[in-house]
Amino acid sequence: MCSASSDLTAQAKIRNAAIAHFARDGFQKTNLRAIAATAGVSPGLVIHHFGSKEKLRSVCDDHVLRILIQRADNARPSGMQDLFREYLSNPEEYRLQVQYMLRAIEEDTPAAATFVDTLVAESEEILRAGIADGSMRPSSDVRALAVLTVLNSVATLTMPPPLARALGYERFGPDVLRRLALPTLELYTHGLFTNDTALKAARTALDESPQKRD
Amino acid sequence: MCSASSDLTAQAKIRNAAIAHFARDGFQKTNLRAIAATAGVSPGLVIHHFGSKEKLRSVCDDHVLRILIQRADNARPSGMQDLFREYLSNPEEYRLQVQYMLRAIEEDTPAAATFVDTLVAESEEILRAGIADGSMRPSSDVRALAVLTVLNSVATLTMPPPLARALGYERFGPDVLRRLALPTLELYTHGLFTNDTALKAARTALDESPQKRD
DNA sequence: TAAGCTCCTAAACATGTGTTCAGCATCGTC
DNA sequence: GACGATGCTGAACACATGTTTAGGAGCTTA
Repeated sequence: MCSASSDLTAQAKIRNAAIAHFARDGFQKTNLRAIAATAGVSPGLVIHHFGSKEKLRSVCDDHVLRILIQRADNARPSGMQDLFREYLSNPEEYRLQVQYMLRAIEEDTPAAATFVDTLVAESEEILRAGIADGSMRPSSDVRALAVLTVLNSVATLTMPPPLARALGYERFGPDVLRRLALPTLELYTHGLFTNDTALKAARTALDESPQKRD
Repeated sequence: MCSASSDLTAQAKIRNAAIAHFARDGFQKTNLRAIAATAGVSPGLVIHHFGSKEKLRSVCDDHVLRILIQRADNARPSGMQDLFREYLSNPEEYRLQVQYMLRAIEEDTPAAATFVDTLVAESEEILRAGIADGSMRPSSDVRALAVLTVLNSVATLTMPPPLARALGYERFGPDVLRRLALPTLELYTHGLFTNDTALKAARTALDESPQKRD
């Protein structure tokens, strides 16, 4: 934990405070006075340095994005599987940035789009490699499968409280992740259905109505 | 479409307008003036009938919950698979209610908790039945598997825009659902991995550190 | 017709919050 | 030492938004 605030510039202190607040409460619910208070600074200074709340968010976005992307570059070929590992093993700092980015994805910021594109691309690459070396099953739509895996991963990490409580936990956390690990891998290893009637039914259903205008 | 507003009481008009706004924009971003305008009514009347914005939300929650639950009771044994079918086939009305409830889940309202509990319970029931009759594989943790399937279903329906765009669509919609149907069913039928090394690794990893305090 | 009730509106009120502004302190430079 | 630049503060401003309130319109009832 290097939250030594004394040797950071006020700009950096504000940015870090903003990241923490945005990650925990979301952009809209966070007000500048709270950020300023956490940074130990006056509300006016936030605007003075960043121009507006929106520009501050943009700076935070880029900052977190750069950290996450560069981390992903270190531990190639990362993918979202690593996201879980790091989330489980790493101390608070990384978790905060992941949390922040998940919020950004929900709120659809430009940085989130870049991050998601990276995740999907990495995921697709891993899938193609796995299919090539025989460790993974061929898919009728690798791109869609990549999106699906990323979607499910993101969903797990952003699990809404009601679902966490349905498992008996107060809210999402490492415990929930561990609880879901085995069922998830069982699903990815053996599937769920013992026959392919559902799959066949879907294939014929999709063939009959290729795309329905709605 | 029966949005004949003339023969509805003002209370009902306000409630319906609120449901539409909450579903589209979320609770916080929606302001009472917008609801009042959609309902063709003055802002004061909203408070006059419902007491506060929060109480209005509560009424909407219960209203949508009742509709969705009762619909689920008609077409037993529903589960979330039906959620997709209805979402694809049904006209706007039902889609709106589903949208509303998904928002409520994100924002963790009491009605959402009830709805999620119902979904998970139905899901678990279906899984146990499927396992019993041999159409589904046994699981080491049926409850967790039920939560996992609901989670993935909810995630698909609430797909964040960046992920929809990664598939080449402007935003989530029926087209995305159809595109993901096949990969999803392939996953549920055959799994993804061709061997169980990952599963075994997870089993041993979980055995070694049953629960790590963090 | 008058009283009273219900439904409803328009304006005002209160508060939260992003932003601006005038000025103060500190520090480097001539 | 004067002076200007930089970093910063506290108060004020502007606006959005939930809520309150005084009162009006139309209906029922005596």
